[in-house]
Amino acid sequence: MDFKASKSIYQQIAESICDRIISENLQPGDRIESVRDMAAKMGVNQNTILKTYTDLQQVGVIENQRGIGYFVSETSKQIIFNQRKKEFYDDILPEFLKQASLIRLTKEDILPFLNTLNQTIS
Amino acid sequence: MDFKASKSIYQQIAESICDRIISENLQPGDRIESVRDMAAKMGVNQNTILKTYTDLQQVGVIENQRGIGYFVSETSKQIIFNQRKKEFYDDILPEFLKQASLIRLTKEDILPFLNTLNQTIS
Amino acid sequence: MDFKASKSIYQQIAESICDRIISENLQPGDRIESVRDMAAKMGVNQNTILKTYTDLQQVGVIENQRGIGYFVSETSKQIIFNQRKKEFYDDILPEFLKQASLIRLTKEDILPFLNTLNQTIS
Amino acid sequence: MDFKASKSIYQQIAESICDRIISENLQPGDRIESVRDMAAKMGVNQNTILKTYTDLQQVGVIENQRGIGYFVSETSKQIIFNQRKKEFYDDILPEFLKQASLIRLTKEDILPFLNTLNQTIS
DNA sequence: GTGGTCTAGACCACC
DNA sequence: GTGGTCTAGACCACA
Repeated sequence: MDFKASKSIYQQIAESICDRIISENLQPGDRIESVRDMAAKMGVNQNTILKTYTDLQQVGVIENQRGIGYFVSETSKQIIFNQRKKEFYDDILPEFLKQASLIRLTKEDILPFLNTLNQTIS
Repeated sequence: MDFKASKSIYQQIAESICDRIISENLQPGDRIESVRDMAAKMGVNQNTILKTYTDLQQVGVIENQRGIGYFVSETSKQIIFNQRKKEFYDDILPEFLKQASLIRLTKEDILPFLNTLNQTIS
Repeated sequence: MDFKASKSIYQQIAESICDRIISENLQPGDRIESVRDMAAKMGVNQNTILKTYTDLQQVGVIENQRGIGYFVSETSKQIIFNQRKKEFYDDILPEFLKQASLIRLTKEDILPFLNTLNQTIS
Repeated sequence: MDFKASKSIYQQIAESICDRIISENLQPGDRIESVRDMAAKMGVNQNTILKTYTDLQQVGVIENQRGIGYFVSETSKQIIFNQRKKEFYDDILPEFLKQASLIRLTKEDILPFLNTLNQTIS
């Protein structure tokens, strides 16, 4: 994982964790890497990871068991789903349509790209 | 215009100016609002507008005639078009597809939204 | 302000800010000290203050205007009031009664202490 | 027993044991659960219970007979009583009054709650 | 071992 | 000037 400039590191890591949960590579109840381990794995400072984890905890995606570690919450998938859906319909889709329109794209221009969506997810 | 947290103010203003140019509400040769006027209109600091204008000037979208003001350049439309296209295919479209896929949307879910694209633009 | 061991510094500072708001020494719309100034004033690190401020922002007590500073939100008083009330009736009062009961205190033992409550607040 | 975030687990368990002693459900001379049993009963690590017991032993509330177990000391009730009284007048009562004052409660608001104190304790 | 707090200091984008 | 990110490292309480 290499960090592009656009988003802060701790946000990118949070997003990648959410991606793992929503794509079911990480299940509710699973323990996630300890702060130290994740920091080493990602090559960043422990504080950066801690920021990621406390942020995710605050929205209810992960939970902390004192002295043991962070665990994926039971409600995590639903929380992420709702948040992503809202973001998609409120921000991403409108922006997508606006930009497509401004560069004069038609429905037919876009259609081919949508075919990737109907593939079954491994 | 109210400013979202995601993008910086000067960028949002720059984008809105580009939008006006690309949708032909602002023509090459037109003079744009003075720094002072724009700042008042937007309710922001003049330095912020100055940053917007110098950025737009640097990419060749507007030109400065000293003591007179800023003017939309002849090449502005083409410049914006190219930049927007690149941005669309490099960033917006891939992100759009990724997010749509993660929330399990299918081609059929998206299709209805694309109909707005084929309407003639006012 | 000297920091006792029981609560973390950033929480104590957050609490003191909330106290100032709820006792109306700090009004909605007021700008609070900059991160640097508050850090200097309190004799702590800037990061500690930043933690305080972002926490308060997250619950909606203060708001951030980019590049300018943090401001007391319009809803701050109500938010703090609700939170304090909940805390009082859910935690403080029951604990108070439980402990008073365990050390065999009667209504008459407590009564005198309550007289301080009916004084007008300056 | 479920553990709130505010206090550490070993402290909460210690407190619950003291509660049992002070309310005379546990008498001087009684043997308390073994570390192993208590850990199982509470669903926590044995080290946590050990910490609880050694702490209680240090203040003289329980005593250890090597190879046999932990026993409630003769002086336990008095020790707990004194400590609780100090805590009540130094911490709980002042905090109680401060918070009650900040949310604008009057003597009359509090009075009804005090009636529970004069009931004979079972 | 676990998370959490705090410091000191650097560096950044933004207003 | 403002906030915000990140690092390196120390130290702590807790399980």
